[in-house]
Amino acid sequence: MASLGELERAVMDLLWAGQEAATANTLRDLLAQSTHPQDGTAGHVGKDLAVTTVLTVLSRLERKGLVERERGTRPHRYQAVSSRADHTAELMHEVLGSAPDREAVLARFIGSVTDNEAETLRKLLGRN
Amino acid sequence: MASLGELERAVMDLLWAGQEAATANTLRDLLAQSTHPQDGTAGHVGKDLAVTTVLTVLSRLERKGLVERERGTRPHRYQAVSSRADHTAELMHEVLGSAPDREAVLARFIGSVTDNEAETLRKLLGRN
DNA sequence: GACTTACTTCTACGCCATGTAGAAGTTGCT
DNA sequence: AGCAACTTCTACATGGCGTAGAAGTAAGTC
Repeated sequence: MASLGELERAVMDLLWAGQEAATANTLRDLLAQSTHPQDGTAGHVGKDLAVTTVLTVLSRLERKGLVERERGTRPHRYQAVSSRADHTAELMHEVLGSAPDREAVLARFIGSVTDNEAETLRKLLGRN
Repeated sequence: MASLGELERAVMDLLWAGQEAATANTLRDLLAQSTHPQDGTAGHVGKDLAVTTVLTVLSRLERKGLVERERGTRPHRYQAVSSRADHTAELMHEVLGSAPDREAVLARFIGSVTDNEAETLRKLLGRN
């Protein structure tokens, strides 16, 4: 169960970007202002959502194990369970894992990686 | 647009497994017999589907660009556009691509790869 | 302690992907 | 022309996701 919806992803991006736990209201405001800089749609202004909408999404993300909430504080505070890098890497493993021919997949994968990234990978793997 | 449904995946698995293009009827029969060996559910016997069901799925897979059909022959023959390894590798790139911190992701990714696979990767990358 | 206010949970609805398949249309053979 | 095989159209159920109002709960105020 990997994929996220558009809004779910937007929320996760905010949680991943900010280092602190955030409240639903904060997130709502951020969503309203944010201009989604990383997607191609420059100038795409975030929508004005109801707080309950954000809360619903957060609940679903919690159910999926992507988000944790502190129930102690009065406005509950939400934070991502793992970093975006961790999560993405996990996703990649998920995708890879469903293949019986892992080696072949890896071959294709690194075959279409940029030179820079290949270099990075070499460093990360240690020169043996 | 990456994810496949369960039946869609089953069909793709058959198309990827067989080297020849297959007809909807063939696939229907294979789906009925197959015991889905790769998923954990041992003994899970495939379902008896209507041919139209298989055709619908094939059409959708065609629309997604995963499947090609020969319209010339009378029972159309279907085949996967790319190999499973290619497709999976592409998926991995898709997942990776949506991240602004690709290097970090790669670090986490190879951090949780088996020793064997790390070895494979080293070989594939060449020691530069 | 009742009231108000902020916050959370419940319930709900529309949309779209997917599984599933019958009905209707098409093509080729006899 | 008529039948049989095959394809396309249409359709319905289910479930995830975006979206949010209604209802419930807690916390501070008078």
